[in-house]
Amino acid sequence: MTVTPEEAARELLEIVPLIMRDIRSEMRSQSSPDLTIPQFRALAFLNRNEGSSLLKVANHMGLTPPSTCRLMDGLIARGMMTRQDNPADRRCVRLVVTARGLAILDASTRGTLAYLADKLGNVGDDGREVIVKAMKSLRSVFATGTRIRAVVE
Amino acid sequence: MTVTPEEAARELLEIVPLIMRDIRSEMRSQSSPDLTIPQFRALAFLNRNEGSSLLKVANHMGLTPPSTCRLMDGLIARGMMTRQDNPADRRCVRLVVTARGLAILDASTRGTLAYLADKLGNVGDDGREVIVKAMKSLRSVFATGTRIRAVVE
DNA sequence: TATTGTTATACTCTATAACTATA
DNA sequence: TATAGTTATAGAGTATAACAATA
Repeated sequence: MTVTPEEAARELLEIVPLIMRDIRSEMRSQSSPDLTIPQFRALAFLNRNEGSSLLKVANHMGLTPPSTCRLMDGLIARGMMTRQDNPADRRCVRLVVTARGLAILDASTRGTLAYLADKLGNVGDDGREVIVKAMKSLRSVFATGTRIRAVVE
Repeated sequence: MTVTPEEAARELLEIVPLIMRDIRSEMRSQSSPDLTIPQFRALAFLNRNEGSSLLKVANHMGLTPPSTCRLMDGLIARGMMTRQDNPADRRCVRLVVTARGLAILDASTRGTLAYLADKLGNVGDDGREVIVKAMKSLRSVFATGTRIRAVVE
């Protein structure tokens, strides 16, 4: 079976928003109403990269600095993150996840993964194998984040 | 290779938002700045289902009726859609895509698909085959839309 | 009374433009 | 002057609650 890029694109454009909607709706309701997807992604990144600057986060997420700043505002207002001084370069902030933020991130991760895993239990082992392979291909194509302002990280 | 539902879930939760961000950013910038993703999806649905009621659209999109109403407001304000009376049941509206809406939908579809197809040209035929297979599996799991208010369609 | 849709209100996400502080 | 971050402003997406019109 030969698949043209156009066919694959069509599938992607139809299915990916569906999955996204489902994940969002799960995160919003029920088990883990604490985080939106951007908040979740920011927390996860900062948990892996403690003390990153605002631009690093913006960079990683493909957002503009003001958008990222607002996102941080929200997380900080709800006690999941702090801004700390960076003595080495006082223009930069060090963004650090709080214990509370980590706990919420953990709970949300667990809840969402359990939800998805439950659904993926229905596609069979073959289906999951294909899905994982596809995600690896897609990562190679979509992982190169948009670079805003700073090209170097 | 055996893949647990948890592993597949983890991949999905990492990659799908990446793709989504990319699609969104493409739609916002460059070639097709005319539609957001929800607007695009609503137009596409109504193009396939002319004269659907608000609840049918809400249903399909997994949105609440007020959210959908707002979405329609935006499309109507920009001349891409009209609300028409439904003589059969005057509580219902008939949502109809205008010629202008159709033209914009077409252009946006073409632009976004071309963008995605270009990216998917880099994964090779095997990669695309796996991707299409994965999307078919995922559709079967995520296609069952959330039913809000109306369970029957 | 039940159904369809809308308005009121309130968040979050996101952007561009203009600004401040530091280098 | 260049870089990091913020504030100002604006529009879209989304929800819940309350309401109007029709069945």
